Amino acid sequence: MTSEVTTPTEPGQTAQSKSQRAHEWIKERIAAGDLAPGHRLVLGSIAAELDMSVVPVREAIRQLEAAGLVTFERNVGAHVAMVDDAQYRFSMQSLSILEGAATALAARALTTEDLRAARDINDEMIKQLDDFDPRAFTTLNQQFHAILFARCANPRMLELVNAEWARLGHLRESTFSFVPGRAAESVREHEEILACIASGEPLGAIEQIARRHRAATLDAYMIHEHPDAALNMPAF
Amino acid sequence: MTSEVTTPTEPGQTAQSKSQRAHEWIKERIAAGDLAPGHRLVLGSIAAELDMSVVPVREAIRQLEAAGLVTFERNVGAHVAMVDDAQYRFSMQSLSILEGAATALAARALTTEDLRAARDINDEMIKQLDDFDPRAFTTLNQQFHAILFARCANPRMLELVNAEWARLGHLRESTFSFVPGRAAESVREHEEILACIASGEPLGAIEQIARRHRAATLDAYMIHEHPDAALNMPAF
DNA sequence: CCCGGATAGATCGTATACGATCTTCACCAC
DNA sequence: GTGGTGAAGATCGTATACGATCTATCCGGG
Repeated sequence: MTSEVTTPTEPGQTAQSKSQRAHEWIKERIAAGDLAPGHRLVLGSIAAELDMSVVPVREAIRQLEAAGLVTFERNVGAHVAMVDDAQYRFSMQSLSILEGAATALAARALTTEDLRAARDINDEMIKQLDDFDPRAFTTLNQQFHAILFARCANPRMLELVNAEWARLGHLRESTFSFVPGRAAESVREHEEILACIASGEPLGAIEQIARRHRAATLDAYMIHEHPDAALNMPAF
Repeated sequence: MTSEVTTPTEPGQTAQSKSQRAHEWIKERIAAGDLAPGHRLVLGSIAAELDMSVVPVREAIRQLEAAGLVTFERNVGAHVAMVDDAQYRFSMQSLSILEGAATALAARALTTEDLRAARDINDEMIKQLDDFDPRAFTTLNQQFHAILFARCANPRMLELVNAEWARLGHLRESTFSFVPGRAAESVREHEEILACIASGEPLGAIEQIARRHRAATLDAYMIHEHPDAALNMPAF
């Protein structure tokens, strides 16, 4: 009792459990691309690496399984979720719908400062077009859309969007890095979206433009990867 | 080896782990309403009830937490997730968007038989309007929409819809049971949706009608529960 | 009467242990 | 060479044990 301070490091930040630490560690590793899709996750190894027993690691993996980031088979083990082209397509289409709606639901709440910040980021993206680095470009792209979403009137929609992006993991950048020319198109569409929001277009129109922006990225990717395959997705 | 058959009960159905059993048990109990929102989930008690130790129960609860059905606080315990009015509103709006899109993405693949089956269910709902039982009505409503979704070209969208409904748990029926007159309106809108699909309207039109169908339910609920509060949700 | 502090009980968090299951690979019959 | 068989090793699944933390209750001081 004497002079116990327990060094709370940060007031209001209770020490997180080991299972939480494992959860975040694995999640970050997947997002960073250190753990490629299909990579096997051995409980014991992860436990050893994080200096804990397997029980918290199991919990973490169960959570990640529920979120769709890893697959888990009884008596076989866990693997980083594979995202094949079909799943990628479906996730991206879902995202186009969710992001379109989220953008519309945020449009009326965006301030002049928000719009300028978004425009600044887009300008930076334009500058980088010549010396193209997929990773840096993708980061800016995330920031751009993050600003547009931030004031979304529906926080649950944001959660859904973020969860879906987490599922796609390190594939974030593939859409830009694999499809030449798409980046230039993308920043043009960004300008269009900003103009639409600034001029107070109807929410339905904003939703459509934002949706098509993401859908176009998906189309470009699909056409680039599978020039022969028909896009079995209804024009939407 | 002799004559070991291991009685595989069902070929292709491997014995499920205890954690899976716990997961399903809790999930069903929540969906059935046996475990009300806010109800405390004591690991030891559940473990005793299911005749297992706490470890699998913890895993199950972590999964349910990731799915949003349960909240979990370190050193405090788990509770069935509370869905306050704000969250309910946000989830329902998200659902209106997801379901609208899912309906449109399924429209072109629906067969004549599908449409007739949906119509039959809706007719049954109309019959039940006089002798209204929220639970039975809700079941039929689920079946109706399940048929419309079943052929959705995007399975991921269906997963998102189902996950969101699971989050709302036993509140499924509140939308009908609490808002007098909404049921009658709802079945009329069902007929509209069917007509739209049958006559080959553009997907965008189908999406809008399906979205408004769900959004109208939400509005009715909000107006009924909070006649004074402004609906802070953009008309969409 | 109200309030701060101590104590007991309940519950959570994780390590360890051990049986169950799967995977691998060497080996042998054909 | 091919395919089946068996054993060894790796890994998973869960029970048990015990320390850590929270909650509720009781008590003495103000």
